[in-house]
Amino acid sequence: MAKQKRDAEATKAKILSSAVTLFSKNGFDATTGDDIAKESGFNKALIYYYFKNKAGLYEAVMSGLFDSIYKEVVESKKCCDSATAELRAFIETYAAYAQKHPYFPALLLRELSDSGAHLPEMMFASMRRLFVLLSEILHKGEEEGVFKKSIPMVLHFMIVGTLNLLVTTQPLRVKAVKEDAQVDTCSECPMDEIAEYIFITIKTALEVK
Amino acid sequence: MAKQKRDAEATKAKILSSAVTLFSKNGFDATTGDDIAKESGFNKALIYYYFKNKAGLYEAVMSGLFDSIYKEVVESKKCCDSATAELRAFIETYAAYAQKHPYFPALLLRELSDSGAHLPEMMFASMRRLFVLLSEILHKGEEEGVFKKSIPMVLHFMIVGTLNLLVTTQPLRVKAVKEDAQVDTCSECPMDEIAEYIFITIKTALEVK
DNA sequence: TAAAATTAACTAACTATTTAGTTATTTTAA
DNA sequence: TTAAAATAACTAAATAGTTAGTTAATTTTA
Repeated sequence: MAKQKRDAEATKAKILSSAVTLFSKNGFDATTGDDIAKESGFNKALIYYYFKNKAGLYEAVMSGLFDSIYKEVVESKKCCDSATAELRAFIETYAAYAQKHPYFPALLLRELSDSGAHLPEMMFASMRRLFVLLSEILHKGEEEGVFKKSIPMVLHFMIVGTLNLLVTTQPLRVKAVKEDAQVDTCSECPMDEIAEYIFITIKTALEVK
Repeated sequence: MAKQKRDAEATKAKILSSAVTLFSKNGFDATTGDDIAKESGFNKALIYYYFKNKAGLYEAVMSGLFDSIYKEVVESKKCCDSATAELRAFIETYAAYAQKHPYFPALLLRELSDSGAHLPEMMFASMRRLFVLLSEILHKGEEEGVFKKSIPMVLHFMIVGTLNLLVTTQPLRVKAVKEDAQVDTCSECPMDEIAEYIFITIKTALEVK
């Protein structure tokens, strides 16, 4: 592929990735079209050329993120047979994704913080799909006779809520520990150990004794 | 106390309560000074007269909320002797507060979604105090020999993260169920039952067998 | 004790700035 | 040479914050 001076796809991708960076750092409102233009190195008008408007660009950003996390979770599920192993994979995959793309939890929390008022249909559907996935795992566990009856929605939020908060508060927790070493904010905990701990906690609670 | 035509304290309180309503419904950016003026029935300039600026008003709003939830949790703890009972009280009280003031989780999530970048010192301290409270309960449980060693930070987020998400997504979960009755989003679950379920889940995981 | 002076509470209207979105124009690759 | 890609410069609307002035309450003074 020859290096082109002009490459519409590359330009569009660059604007998109700049938007991901800025939206996640500052949110929708506090990110201006001029910011995105400057960050991407292209003219602001191209936002409107490639994406209808600012909201359209935002939606494209979110769609991309939701799509990729959903795909990763679906993919990870394939590797396992038992419900217990699937549950572990679900938690591990979400944790790994959240750590790799720390802006995702930030954007998700911001989106949810207005009760999904502006949540486009596509994002809403993506979130639901992820929950359905966990519900299926829990249901399978019940049929296998290894899991108790549970409230899937609560367990879902226990997993993603905890991981989202841990990722977004990482800088805060580091700060807290510096100010007062007494309080252990788990600021050094590796994400995979946290994921394992969450898994064990939920598994223990689910186990039929 | 005679009814006054002018009452600085009452005016300030009215502006503050209007700000709580609007900030929680629409967030910081989407709430304008004119909105607050209209809602409160007072002139916009009074925001600057009583609270330095818009950010100052926002900070006053958040400080009030954090203060009151902390007080309620501290109060609830007094009623119990065992660590297990204190843990239940912690979860129940937070849940009740979140349900009574559903804007609180929304504001908290929004605040955290920029990693506490704008989180004033006071809010930061309040959040930490709440966590210290839970840490103490868990530590007490260990000493009583009823709780295993745990990662308090993760359990803290399991509690508050789950409850915050359940409250903020309530409208979304109702919507999801209307669109597809197959998926059970716990949209009708009473908050006290959810709190109890979270308590049982964590207690089970903590129990020394 | 009642008018005058002073301060606190409050308002209407304005300004300065930001920013989403547009348009007219130029560049460049095919 | 033409259509797509890109830009510079613009407009219109929104809004945070200011200012100059008004009204109500409190204090002072004659």
